[in-house]
Amino acid sequence: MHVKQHNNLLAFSEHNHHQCEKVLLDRAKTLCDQREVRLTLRRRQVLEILLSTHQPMGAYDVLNTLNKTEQNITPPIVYRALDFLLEQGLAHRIESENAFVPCMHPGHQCEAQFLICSNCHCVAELDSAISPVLDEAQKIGFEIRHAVIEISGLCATCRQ
Amino acid sequence: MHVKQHNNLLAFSEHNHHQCEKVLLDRAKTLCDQREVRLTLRRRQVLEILLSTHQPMGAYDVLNTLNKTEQNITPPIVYRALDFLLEQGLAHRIESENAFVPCMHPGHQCEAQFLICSNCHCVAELDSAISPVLDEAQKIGFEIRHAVIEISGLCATCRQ
DNA sequence: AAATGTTATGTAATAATATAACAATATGCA
DNA sequence: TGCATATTGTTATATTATTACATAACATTT
Repeated sequence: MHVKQHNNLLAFSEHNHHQCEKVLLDRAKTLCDQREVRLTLRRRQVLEILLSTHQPMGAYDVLNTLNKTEQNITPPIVYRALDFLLEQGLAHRIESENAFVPCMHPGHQCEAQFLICSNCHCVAELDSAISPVLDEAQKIGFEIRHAVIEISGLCATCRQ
Repeated sequence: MHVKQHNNLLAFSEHNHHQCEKVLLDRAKTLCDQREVRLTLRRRQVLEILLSTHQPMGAYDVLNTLNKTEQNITPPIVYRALDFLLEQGLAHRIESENAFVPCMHPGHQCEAQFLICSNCHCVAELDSAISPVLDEAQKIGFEIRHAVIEISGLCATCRQ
């Protein structure tokens, strides 16, 4: 399995998840080193929690999970770690769920789009981007800063 | 001005807003009659408040506005009216803002996409739909139920 | 190592958004 | 009218997120 080459649909496929987590955590470390930002204990813990599943987690899910091994984890601690991960492109916020997923290809520039299965609640991250909507925007002189593209429905497995 | 023909970019254009509101409120009445659902006082009041601007309004913005003329309007009252409007396609929820806008072409089937100006906070509703993301979804057997497409940036006016 | 500035975390309180549960009222219709 | 259903009113609370300020960790200079 070549996790680095295309992990777009990983969430909907059988895969070695332990390796999936490991590769992305290592990649996060490398990127933070390169950028001279610190992947501190708390930030790494939150990233690890996000990486543990392909289902989006709410901030309070993360908080409760973290509180199983740590003490007195409060909302600001979690939200600050999440903000860091979002800034560094190591995680994404799923607006339509008020929840967070780890980025499946950190370091890539283009913005992500998400396919969200309503049944298994897994989220696949695409990076193909570019749609007629964006063309339309350009045509009318709208300068795009950020695109939220979240498609929900049923993944191939759950349709069966 | 032909509100009915293309009000996609109305939000970013000078227009007779009084007429814009009136046309859409009348259209809502007609649609509700056709569908044999009731556009009650509360529902109409909430729709009117949404129609008063092209900026998305939070539920509590609506609540505070409504409480200026009414008494004891509470969150459930507002959320229920909003739910009704969403169900009937008379309003949309902007997920990335936890806020609501009136639908600019109610009765049309296809899902909307939004251009949100970060400066003037106006929202334009496109209905052109269909993007490579949707194609991609289909290709991998993902059955689309709902698409959240919210593009934020600067509208032509605010870029200047 | 001490002093300093900066970054990150801890802590308490609260704001903002949304829903649950049940009571009362209004509406449509037999 | 009386019944069933839909809608609204009311109270309480759940969920998500932020503010404000205190403390601690880290990095650099001395």
